[in-house]
Amino acid sequence: MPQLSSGGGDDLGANDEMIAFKDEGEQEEKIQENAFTERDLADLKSSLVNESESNSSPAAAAADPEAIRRVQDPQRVYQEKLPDHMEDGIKHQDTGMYKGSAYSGYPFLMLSDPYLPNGSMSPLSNKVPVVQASHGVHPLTPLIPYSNEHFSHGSHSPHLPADINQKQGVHRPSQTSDIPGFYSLPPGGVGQITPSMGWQSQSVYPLPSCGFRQPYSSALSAGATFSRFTHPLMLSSGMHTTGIPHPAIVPHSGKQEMDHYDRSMKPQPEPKREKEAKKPTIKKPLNAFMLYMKEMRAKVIAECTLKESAAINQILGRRWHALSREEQAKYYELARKERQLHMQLYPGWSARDNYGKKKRRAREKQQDSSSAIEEFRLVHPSSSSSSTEQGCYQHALVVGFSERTIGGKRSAFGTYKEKDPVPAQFLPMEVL
DNA sequence: TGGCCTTTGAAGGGA
DNA sequence: TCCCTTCAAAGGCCA
Repeated sequence: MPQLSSGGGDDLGANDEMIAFKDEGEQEEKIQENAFTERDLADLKSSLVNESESNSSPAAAAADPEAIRRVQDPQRVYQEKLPDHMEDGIKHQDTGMYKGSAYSGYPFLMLSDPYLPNGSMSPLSNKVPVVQASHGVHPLTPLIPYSNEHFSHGSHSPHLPADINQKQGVHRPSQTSDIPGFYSLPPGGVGQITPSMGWQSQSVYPLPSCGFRQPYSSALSAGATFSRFTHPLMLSSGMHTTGIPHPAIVPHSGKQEMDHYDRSMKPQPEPKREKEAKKPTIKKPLNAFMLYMKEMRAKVIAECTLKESAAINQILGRRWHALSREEQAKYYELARKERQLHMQLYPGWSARDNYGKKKRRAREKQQDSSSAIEEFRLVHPSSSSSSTEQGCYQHALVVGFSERTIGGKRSAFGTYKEKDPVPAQFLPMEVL
């Protein structure tokens, strides 16, 4: 996958070059079948970015006064219905560093899809209402393609049998009445929220098609400076500064290491237990593939009667490569929006904040990897250092690990057991 | 109970 | 700039 912007930009696609099971000839077939070249995809992504910039202009907004009205109405209703304590919270944000709600990022991102010229809606955004107020869904939902039709684009997905998309009974856990966010909401998240405060709440989020919009706050532009999570509200039980919970904020579950939050939180004289309960974790925004997995996992489970995520992810990984570039671009676009939204909601957040919990495990694996290479060296004494690693690489390929798994983060060749390949019947036709 | 497995992509840091 | 590491989701499995 070619890189689009070297300027640390907001590129749509992945940075890495696609490694797509060349041993199976899949990639070659894809290249032949696809009219899109790598360059085409890069152009497509670039155009998406450019269109984003151009369509977020006031001129584009002026072109659709009706859209503006739709924007303002729900916002007004929202403010009218806002509970007093919520208003206080928001008023509080109007001063100082929290000038403007961090949620103003939503309106910016939820304008009718800015990635098509003339304010027209992209196939994606056309399929994905900005906010499905009538269903009371998460404000992030516009970015969440949980409904099949969001991506069916008028036709079946090429990676699924035709009947799959038509099945109504396919289990779609993320699309139920539960929070349909990209981020898993903890049990205490929405559940502890009064009905008017939940993501699903229509009263608090009277968000018709245009969604929860407010004028984009320049205070949230890239130049805005925020300290890290200095607002206690933002750190409380998945609540944002507005008091509105965000699925990216996950209370301490015991799995998460939250020490890094303590350093940025002002000391609060409150009981220790209560304090611990309020420790949140802000998760990373999901990338394109993660979004795709969320969308397709239930289908694969239903289709293949598999439950083990590792196997499912293997299938999804192959199907991901089998997707057309246009279809992948949809997910890249969603992921890009997701990252934008995340950046606006948590300006000071860094992925590094969540680092640490696997460090020790990684060190152990590295040791295993070193010993595995040494073991290979013993078996192949003539191997030089580089060829030794190459030999391990090839050996691991034979054993059954994918290139990425071997060449990437898990290189403990010698410690892996042979695994069963994904059954052929579970693979998409494109792969077969 | 917690970590592993498995996938791709994004981000951060070191060389 | 390149390379490596870590995390994001998911749920069965295993120690």
